[in-house]
Amino acid sequence: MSKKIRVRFAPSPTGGLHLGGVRTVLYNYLFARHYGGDFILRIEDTDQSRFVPGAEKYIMDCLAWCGLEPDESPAKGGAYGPYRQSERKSSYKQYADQLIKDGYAYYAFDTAQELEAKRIAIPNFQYSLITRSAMKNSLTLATGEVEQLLHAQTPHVIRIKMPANEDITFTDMIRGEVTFNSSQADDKVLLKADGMPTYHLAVVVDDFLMKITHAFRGEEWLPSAPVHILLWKYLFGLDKMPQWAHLPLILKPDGNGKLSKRDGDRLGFPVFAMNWIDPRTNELTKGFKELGFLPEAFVNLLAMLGWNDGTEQEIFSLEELVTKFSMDRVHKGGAKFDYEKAKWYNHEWIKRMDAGSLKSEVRRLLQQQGIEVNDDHYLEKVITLVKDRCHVLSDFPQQSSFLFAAPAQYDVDSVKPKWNEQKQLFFAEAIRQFELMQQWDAADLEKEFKEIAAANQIKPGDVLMPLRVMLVGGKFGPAVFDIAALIGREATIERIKKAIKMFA
RNA sequence: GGCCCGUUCGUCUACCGGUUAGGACACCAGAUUUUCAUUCUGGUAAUAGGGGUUCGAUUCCCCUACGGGCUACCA
Repeated sequence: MSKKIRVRFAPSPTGGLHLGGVRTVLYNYLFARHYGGDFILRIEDTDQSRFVPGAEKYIMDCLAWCGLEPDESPAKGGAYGPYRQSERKSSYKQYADQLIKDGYAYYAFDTAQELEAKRIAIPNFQYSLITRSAMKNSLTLATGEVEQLLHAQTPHVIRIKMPANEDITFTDMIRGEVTFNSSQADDKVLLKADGMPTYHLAVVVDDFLMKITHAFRGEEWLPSAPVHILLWKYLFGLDKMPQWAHLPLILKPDGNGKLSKRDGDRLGFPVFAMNWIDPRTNELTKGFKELGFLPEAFVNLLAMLGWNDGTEQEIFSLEELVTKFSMDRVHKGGAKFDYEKAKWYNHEWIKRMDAGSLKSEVRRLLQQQGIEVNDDHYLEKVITLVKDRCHVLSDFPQQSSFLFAAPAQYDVDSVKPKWNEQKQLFFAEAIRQFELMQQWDAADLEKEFKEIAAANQIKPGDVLMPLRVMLVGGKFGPAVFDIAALIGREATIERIKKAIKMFA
């Protein structure tokens, strides 16, 4: 008779989706799928001032890229909509009013200036059970005066009235029992002067109305958990409260602290899932996708940053993660992000992918470099030949451009000093023999090449490097004869002829 | 400052009272590849400190240190 599991991810559309955010979604998703539950996406956009146009769509795009499609979302809808907090505005006030009626909350009329003055006058000022008696609120003002202020539509907020010296305990799925004392917490604003709820009220009300059973969020939310617990207790009953899981943070690779988007620029790696251009500043923050990461690898590496299955396996597909995910193996401590290891995951995934599934993305990247690919079959052969050498997808153009067109530049310096007439004659002979060859494959080519070398009393090693530079343009790339075999007899001979002139 | 959370190689981590403390990334060395990369083999490298509990603590408890988070009419 256990009720269906419903897990929600509730981002605020204020910018790009960073690593920590994606990992939170991922664990939400894995947990929901593991138990056959629903994964819900709710947008928390109650703060108009921080709302960034386009951010919601961006979040959806990132989830789609990662393969983490929600069952219910603003775009898709669902039985518990709307899925945007700004569209649920009307439902929050009644709960705030209910709290006031029951004596768990109160009106506060203090202006921003008055609060600011307090903060300056009193160090570490908190609006709490010890200071609220000196403030302008419905606890200190006469009933008539409060009514008058409300009637005059004086700007006001509704604050929770934290009880004195009450231990608030709850069981976190990751951390076990966590206890706070209510006296330590301040009287958080629940309903803002503009009528919008704060996160604290909204998250509780929405989770209740959407029948959420499990809630995952970052560890930075742990200190505000007691407020949420109290709201659940006052409003809906603790028995209906979702189970909480506070995920450890993803830290900067150097030094300490939470990983931020600045760190990416500073240390040269992406921190967002996909490129994000802030419409207000036009500032671009690079994404894993655009830097050549496979979504499979991205999901894999994020999953392992704070979880493992207890074996030594490190490469997991999303399906595998779903079946093997378990809450009790999620770590408590934060993890520093290591870009080198991230690239290793991607390399592993590229090696594992077959050429066919890499095709469209590689074609796109080649296109960006001005290389049009028409022959699908040829492209697959190219990918098969070079994929083991690519750590990110964007390595492909560099590793394979010479397989589509003659090199634009030649590393002449590494050949010319040792170039002589004997070598020139050798290549002239090689061209003649190549033209006569019956078969054109790597093995035959190598055999033929070595025979010509022997006949000309030249060491194969002395002409192998020149041949490579002739075909590739530089000292890199896969085995030379594989390259010659792939680009074909005509192109091979043509490139040799062209290069001979250059080396002379 | 207060409150909360955390602490195993440089990094990600395994061990859930008894192990020569294992793996991966990175690094170093060797082999393969007549290029570069890949690949393979090997190596360096860790339980923050102090008290308990216990026959025995990386593991359980306490204290200290260190790190992190929160302390908005932001989420």
